[in-house]
Amino acid sequence: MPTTDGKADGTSTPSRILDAALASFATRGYEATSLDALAAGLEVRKQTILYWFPSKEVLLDAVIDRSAVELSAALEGSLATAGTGWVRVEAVVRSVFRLAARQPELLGLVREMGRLGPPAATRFVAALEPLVGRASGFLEAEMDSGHMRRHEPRLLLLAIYSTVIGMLTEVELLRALGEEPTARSLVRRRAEILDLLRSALVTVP
Amino acid sequence: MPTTDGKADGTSTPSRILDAALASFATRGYEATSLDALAAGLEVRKQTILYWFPSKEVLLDAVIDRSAVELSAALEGSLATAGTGWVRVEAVVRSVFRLAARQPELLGLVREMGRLGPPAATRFVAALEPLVGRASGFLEAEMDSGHMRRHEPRLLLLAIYSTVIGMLTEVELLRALGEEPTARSLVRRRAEILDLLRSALVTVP
DNA sequence: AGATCTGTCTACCATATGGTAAGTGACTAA
DNA sequence: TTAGTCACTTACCATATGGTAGACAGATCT
Repeated sequence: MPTTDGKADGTSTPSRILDAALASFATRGYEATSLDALAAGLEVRKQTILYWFPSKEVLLDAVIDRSAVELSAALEGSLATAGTGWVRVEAVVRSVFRLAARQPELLGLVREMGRLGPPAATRFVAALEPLVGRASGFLEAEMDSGHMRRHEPRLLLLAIYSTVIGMLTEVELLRALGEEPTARSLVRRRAEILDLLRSALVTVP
Repeated sequence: MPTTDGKADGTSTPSRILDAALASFATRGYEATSLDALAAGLEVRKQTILYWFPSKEVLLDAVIDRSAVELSAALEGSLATAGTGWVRVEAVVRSVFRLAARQPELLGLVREMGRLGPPAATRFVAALEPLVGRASGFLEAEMDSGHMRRHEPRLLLLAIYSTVIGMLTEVELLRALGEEPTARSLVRRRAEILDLLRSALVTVP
């Protein structure tokens, strides 16, 4: 596989391929995405895709790697926020929602990862492991210091993760519940989830 | 499509096909499931499947319908439990976990539904609409009577749903967090989620 | 016994898919 | 000038997929 991205300004061919692949993997799913369809959308021949990414699986790996980096960057930033326990949790949740507004495909991919067994999911989770470790450690410390109710840190993390991802990606269900996927609705969902999490986590002295 | 199920004792061919299809749709996903593979697993020719279900899409619809009925039955039962607000919430959550232990594929299908856009997802949600309505109404009544913290009922429902489904179906993530999908782990996750929900929902007078 | 119906099978088929092989034109280095 | 590389293309190919057409054995009905 070629290693340089040419212009590297985000509009290079491999970069555009990654964008399109991410979008399609996140919505249609990996198996349901065909290289032909991808190529057609990019107005490029399928062989161009196979030139940059020698197989569909390699393409998936590339999408995963790039997405994991972006995701990590966005979350590590807000996880480093100063302040007491709850403020930091809130900051992280807010940044995930910001991400969902700007790059919904990224969250969609996260969702999709659960379905793709190893090795794809393993790769993804492994790339995010440091983040998970830090988050878990943070929660534990906050519980030790009495700022938060005591829970199993990693299960708590999973619960928070599931809730946030669900609120952001369950489009069908949302629609059935009368919530159109608008920006206004996103704000309401964020308020709701923060409210829920605060009641569940913060200790009232 | 033929309408009778032959022996109707659960081992009739169409019934076995539905079982296998449900299992595969729930784990591999709909698109990634081929009729050939399905047939091979059943030790039957593909044409037998197409005899009972004239197309793959019809098969999916049949799986959805049957699953929706089973799901509704299981949940309606526990939703009808007597008792104060929290006891009923707990009863429903417990019954979902019981379902997850006995028929994990059913929960997997629920998960998969989110990915399949309309018309499949629509059909599924529509079939479960009465259940959602009842649950939503129940939550609202409990909040009105002051047994529960006030929240947007439908968003609360979505949050609970997401958390429970996530805790039950995020196998990859669980494994990465060091939680093997054993029966013991299931019990721990149930305890954790009930604890979280109680803190979030129940008003402390 | 003969006709009909049921459930399953064998024999195909058109299309789509991921992937290989071999070009082609533009630009670059010697 | 020319040899070579780069980015991308056209031309194929083997396989898998959902689906059609029709045969065949056994049961049921008349």
